[in-house]
Amino acid sequence: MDSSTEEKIYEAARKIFVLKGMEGARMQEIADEAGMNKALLHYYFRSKENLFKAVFKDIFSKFFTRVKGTLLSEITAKEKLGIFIDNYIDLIAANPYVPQFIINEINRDPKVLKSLMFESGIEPQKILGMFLHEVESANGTKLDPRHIVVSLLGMLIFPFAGRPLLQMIYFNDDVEAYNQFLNERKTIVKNMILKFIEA
Amino acid sequence: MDSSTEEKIYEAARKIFVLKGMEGARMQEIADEAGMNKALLHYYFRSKENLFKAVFKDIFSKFFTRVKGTLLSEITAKEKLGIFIDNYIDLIAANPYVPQFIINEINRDPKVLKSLMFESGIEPQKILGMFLHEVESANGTKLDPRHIVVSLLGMLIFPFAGRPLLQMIYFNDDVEAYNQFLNERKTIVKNMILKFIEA
DNA sequence: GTCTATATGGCGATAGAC
DNA sequence: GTCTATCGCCATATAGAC
Repeated sequence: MDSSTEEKIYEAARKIFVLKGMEGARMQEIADEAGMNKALLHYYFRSKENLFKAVFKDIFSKFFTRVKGTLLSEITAKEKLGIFIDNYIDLIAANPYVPQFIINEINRDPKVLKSLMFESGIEPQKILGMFLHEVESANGTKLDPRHIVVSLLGMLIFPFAGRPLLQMIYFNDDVEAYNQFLNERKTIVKNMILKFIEA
Repeated sequence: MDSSTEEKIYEAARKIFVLKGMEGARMQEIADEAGMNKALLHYYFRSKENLFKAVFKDIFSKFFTRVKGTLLSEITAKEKLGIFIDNYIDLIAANPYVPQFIINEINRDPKVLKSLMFESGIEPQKILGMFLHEVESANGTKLDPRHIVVSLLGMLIFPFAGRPLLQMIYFNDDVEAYNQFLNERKTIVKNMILKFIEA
């Protein structure tokens, strides 16, 4: 609470932008959330676009680095996959709207992606490198590990992104029941991935 | 092309709304797409909100009914699961932005969900009914089939929703390679689900 | 640095001629 | 039914007092 004005703006902007996206967010709403006048937002950040980019870049690189870091070191070691799943599902649970926010913005304005990757110190080529070693599947055929990663992320993110619909039709809008469902997924997803890789 | 003015508006609105969402879409842009003046949009549909709801209700019920119909009759028969996956991945491929569009709107305004479910003739209770029969998992413990459905949808939708990012970091922005990757997923997802249910 | 007041532009919506 | 012109509002952005 004794943080600087700029930090207050940043935190408020992060909250509003993640909830409503670039289009849906209002500068007035961010100013209210930060407890100040909206003129100040323009004093510290020149424009809405600027403020948004500052926030987005930060969120993107934080989440992305976490995925990259864990996967880079652990994806080949099957026994460590479970640790990643536990960590990442907790990370999403603590920031439930972030993955969808990122997905929306990379679709809304894909041009920012390349610069963002670069500025974040993330090098696509190095990440691609971890897929040079292919995974042996059950019947002996080669298995593209990218399918594993995409399946994994899809299984983790979708229950959060589709929550309003899923919670309503499958859980009669019982919030607690859905939370328990989310917690169960750690084990479920773990088993699904491992069973597919191992057997 | 010889369709009525109202149909032209509807088709243009569908295209723009799906691409940009309710907030991002502009009435002017829809009018341009339909090849007419924006005053006509208000003549046929009273407001942007009206036009959007007409489009959204239609898209939602179409996609949802397709999921419901197929799952209701086929999820218990494991050997038919593959048919569903093939059909649904083709459906998404033909409408790649629709799932994310639906997810965005149910999160933006969850209130419309209940009325939409009702007006579409979809009854949540009946859908819940198909989960009364639980699935036996490998080690003999009971397995909540809702996890299967959520995993399945997540694995199918995520590669489309996250395409800009995934295509860039994993495929060096090679569009054709990514299309092939999407096609491979039919088999991959099929195997993942079946292996998890059967074994 | 922080505020109030205002400029500026864009968008949804409407009026009214044809 | 379809168009042009315009209203009224709201959001971003700025000017200027303190």
